[in-house]
Amino acid sequence: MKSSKKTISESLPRYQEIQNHLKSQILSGAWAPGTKVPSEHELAAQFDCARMTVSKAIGSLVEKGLVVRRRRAGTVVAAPRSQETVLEIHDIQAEVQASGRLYRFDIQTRKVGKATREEADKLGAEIGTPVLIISCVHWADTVPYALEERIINLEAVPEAGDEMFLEVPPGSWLLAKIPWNEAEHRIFAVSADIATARILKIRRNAACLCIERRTRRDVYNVTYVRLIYPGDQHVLVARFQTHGTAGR
Amino acid sequence: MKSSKKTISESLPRYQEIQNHLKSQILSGAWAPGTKVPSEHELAAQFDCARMTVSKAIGSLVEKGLVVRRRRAGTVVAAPRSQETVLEIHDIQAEVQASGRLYRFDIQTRKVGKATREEADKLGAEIGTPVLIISCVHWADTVPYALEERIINLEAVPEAGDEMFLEVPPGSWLLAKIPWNEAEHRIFAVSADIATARILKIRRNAACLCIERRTRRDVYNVTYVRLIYPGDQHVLVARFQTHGTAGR
DNA sequence: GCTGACAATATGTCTAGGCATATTGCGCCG
DNA sequence: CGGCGCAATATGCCTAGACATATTGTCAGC
Repeated sequence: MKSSKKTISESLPRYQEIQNHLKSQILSGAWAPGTKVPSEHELAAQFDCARMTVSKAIGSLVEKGLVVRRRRAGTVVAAPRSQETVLEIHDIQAEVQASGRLYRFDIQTRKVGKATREEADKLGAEIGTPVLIISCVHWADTVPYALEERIINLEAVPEAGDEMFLEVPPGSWLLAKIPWNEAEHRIFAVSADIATARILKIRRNAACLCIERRTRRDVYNVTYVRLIYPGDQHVLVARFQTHGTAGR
Repeated sequence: MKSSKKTISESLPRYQEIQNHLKSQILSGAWAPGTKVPSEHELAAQFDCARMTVSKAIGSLVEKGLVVRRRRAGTVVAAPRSQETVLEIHDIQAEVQASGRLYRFDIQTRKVGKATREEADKLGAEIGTPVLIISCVHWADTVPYALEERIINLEAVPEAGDEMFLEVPPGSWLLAKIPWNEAEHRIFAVSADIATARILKIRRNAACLCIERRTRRDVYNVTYVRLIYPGDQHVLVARFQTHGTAGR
């Protein structure tokens, strides 16, 4: 049997064949959540391969959250996750340039200081933490694209204190500089207040999309940013697949 | 050496130990993107285990998008993905009830017909496709929570045509009934028009968060829904982790 | 100096076992 | 009849090899 491997068809590793088989059963709904998946031994016999190969196939499904494995209890089809969506939020500069427009940004204010109560709260740090507070406007051609208000934790990124952000906007600078591993977004609609409306050149009370993001690196909160996109122009697009593409 | 396994410490499988080691190097920035990871053989020697074990550890990192493997070229640290965020959009009923309020919903209009140009467009189907069009209001206690406008493709879900949605709101009904595998969201801010304002009991032009979602099942677009959440009350929360938690 | 052939290398996949461990179900005993 | 303990089971983790395949570097020949 060792040499009969190649005869099956072409390419497509064995473990993926098994994986696809299982996946299709689950995706098609034939195996409802809670259904017991055949044991590794059974599958190994069925697909005529070593148990390890089956195990690898299932292990991957576990990582994708499709099934749950418990010793002795066996493998069961997982309950579908509460709707999780993959949202891509790109770098603003890239976003603007991708749409073929000229990107530019203005630093409006830049201040080094110690975090007030409110700022500490937003950032998720202690009051008095040294911070850099920046407000800046992003432009697409001659149209204001977004208003950014940012708090940078200088304990986490001391070198930001010396950076004037003349060339690179703070967001891109940080992204390139600081590896981070966790971010939390809050997305909601706000009405533009007078100051915002003036800066973004929109009507007062116009609906704006507001994205607040707090970025963590290990235990530190690195930065808090609040992006206000004018009007109903800006659209966040999110795609979602329950279980990834069949082919992977 | 086979029996010395247990002496290391306690629990924590070998492959995960290796994985964590690699992960921490990458997350800490010690290994910048593009850095070559030691070969499987080296790691196997270093951690004193079989190459397969190392392979499993790395394989998992590949699935997480942390590294890229190429034959002969070896394994290299991957470039960080463009910011991808996991957004959880829950079932409205569950969402309201989770906040401890009483959930209720009203069907405002319900109409079976053939898709007009505009409706077909929204749904992503052909003009003339049989559809069920529903508009409904979701309540939290006595406050309007969201306005839902939905188009259901009756070709994909014929049984929806007979459903009156007296007990279960269309969203939950569909979610339970139809397994789906792809969804696309568009999230933006809108100003409430007069009709919307009246229904949601808010000021005209008040900022609202609008979520449009198109749900696919295989080749069919199952449903299109547009949810309008009043004011700046509703907040979408998205969390994100670049590389998963260290422990898992 | 360029190119093609070949060897070295690193991963990709797989095998056929092994022991470890959590869980479950069942049978025995009080 | 109820609770406890044990054996069977299924996964979890691992090994030490094997062959396959892609890629790269090198070297010889033109």
